[in-house]
Amino acid sequence: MDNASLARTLSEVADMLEIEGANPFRIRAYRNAVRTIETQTTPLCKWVADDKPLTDLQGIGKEMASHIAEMCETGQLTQREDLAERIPAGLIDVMRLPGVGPKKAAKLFEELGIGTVDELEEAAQAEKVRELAGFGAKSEAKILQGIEDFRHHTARVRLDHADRHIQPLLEYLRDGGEAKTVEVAGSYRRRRETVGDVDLLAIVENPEAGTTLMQRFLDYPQVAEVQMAGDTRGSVRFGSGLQVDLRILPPESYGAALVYFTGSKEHNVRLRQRGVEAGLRISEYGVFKSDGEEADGDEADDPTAGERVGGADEAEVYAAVGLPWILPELREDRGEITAAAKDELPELITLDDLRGDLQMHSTWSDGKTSIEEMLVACAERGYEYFALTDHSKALAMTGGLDAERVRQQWEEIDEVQARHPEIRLLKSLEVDILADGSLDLEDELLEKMDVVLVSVHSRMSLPADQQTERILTALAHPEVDILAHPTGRRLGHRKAMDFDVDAVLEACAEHGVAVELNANPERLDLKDSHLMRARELGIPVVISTDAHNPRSLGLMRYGIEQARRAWLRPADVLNTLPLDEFLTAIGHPEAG
DNA sequence: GCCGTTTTCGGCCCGACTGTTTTCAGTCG
Repeated sequence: MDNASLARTLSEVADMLEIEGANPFRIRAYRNAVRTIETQTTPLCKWVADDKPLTDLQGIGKEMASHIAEMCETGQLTQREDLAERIPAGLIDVMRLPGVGPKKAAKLFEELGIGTVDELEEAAQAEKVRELAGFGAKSEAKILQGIEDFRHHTARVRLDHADRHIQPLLEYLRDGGEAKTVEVAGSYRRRRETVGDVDLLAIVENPEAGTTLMQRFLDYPQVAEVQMAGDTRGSVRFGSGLQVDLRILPPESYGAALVYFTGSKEHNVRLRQRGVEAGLRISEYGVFKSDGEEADGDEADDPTAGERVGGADEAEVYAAVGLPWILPELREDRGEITAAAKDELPELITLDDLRGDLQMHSTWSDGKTSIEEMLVACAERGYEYFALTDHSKALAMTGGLDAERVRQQWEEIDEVQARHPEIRLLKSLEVDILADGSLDLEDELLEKMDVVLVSVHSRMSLPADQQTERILTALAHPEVDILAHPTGRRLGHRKAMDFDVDAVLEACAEHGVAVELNANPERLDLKDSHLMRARELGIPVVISTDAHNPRSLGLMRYGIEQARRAWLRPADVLNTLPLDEFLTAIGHPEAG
């Protein structure tokens, strides 16, 4: 059983316990365990097989360890099966509907026998739901709307698409002049690969300006639906489906609010726990001394009660709990708070560290521009070198190159290179890994390449064991330097191929093959958590755009962002090296 | 259910908004 399945099963147990009204802290313990499991890069069933104690992990105690062991050994969990006899699995989907939580789901089940979303829809249409205590006509309508959305299941938005919506909105809000500052927080600021909703944060000097700003927000032409509108918090949906939330706060809360709304939720929880240990209460309003004695009456309701010790900027909030400021990209509760406490936060890679781009295409295969145009564009970006990696012949529809055309292309490369000494053009190819793991080009030519990229473009739905075997075979080929877009995923279009990522990464380490981080925002492959595993294994990473035209060379920043999320430093990335060191690192030192 | 340089028991993060409530529970992030 893989970690994702372990996490899913325990998450279902947590959901069902919640519907049963179990102890909330017990439920939280399950959810904490799920998070821990999800962030592990090695399969926990391997730990079980190796007798490595699972209780070493944060949030895994005796009980969770035995649950995990049971799942690894039997493929199921008795506790889950027991719960499933009492609680229909469909009720978990019901609980996911907006406005419906565990309590209401339980009520729907007990009073109306509703166990699935379909049954709920029927009952709501028959106006039976509004008759229950705690429900009304409005909540009934909201449920029906929620079911419709659930069916269309509004997906997360790619980061580059979110960029296109957010920049004009920011300008619009800033132009009004009511706000001192308007910033984007949330997963967008942390640069997660996709964004579920956009969290905007505005600072105003007085409540009147806040009211005007909120109205301005609700009036934005893209707004299709207002979901919530209070004095300090509004929530809307754009026609495109993108959900946008706006929070309005006073200046003294700026830093605390930015921390709070940037998240991640797990990072914040960890931060507030640290606050509690230091006798502090951290909220979006600031950092306050907690009085110790029980506040009563009005004081208990005032979020700004107690002595304010910080919150005007982010550094103050972190300083209050004895930490240096932490970069947004790292705020995922993946050890950044511990590292910050020890002053061991990494110096992350930046765009300026890169000296080359190692995957791009020209009109020789499916690119849109000539070799020379790509060269000029790369030189303009200040690169010292780049690799031209047109497709090999197996990708016939892209005009992939066979041995004969490779030789012809080399002639053109030599001519172009002779005219442009300002940048080094590396001879390369994105060679297809065929279904049996062999490579789509003769060894004689592979040996003469400066860099050999390999990747899978066909038979992507092979069974996991065959897919793994196929990639392992290719990696064992002595001429292979880089495994490009290793999982083959395309966000919103195609899931990652099913194979043993960990085994492939270990093989990369063994054979000295680098893994690519494909910077195209549709791919971002490898993803951050896998890159963290690569870093642990000491596997070098290359970050490349896979550009098919000069403009796409600019997508590199999306790759850098994900690399930063994976804690990569310049030393972890091969294309930060000067040309000679780069060629030596991939085992192709230049003569002389 | 997990956890502990104050604790092996008694804690466990914080606040806003909505709908259905006459004072608040449930949900959400």
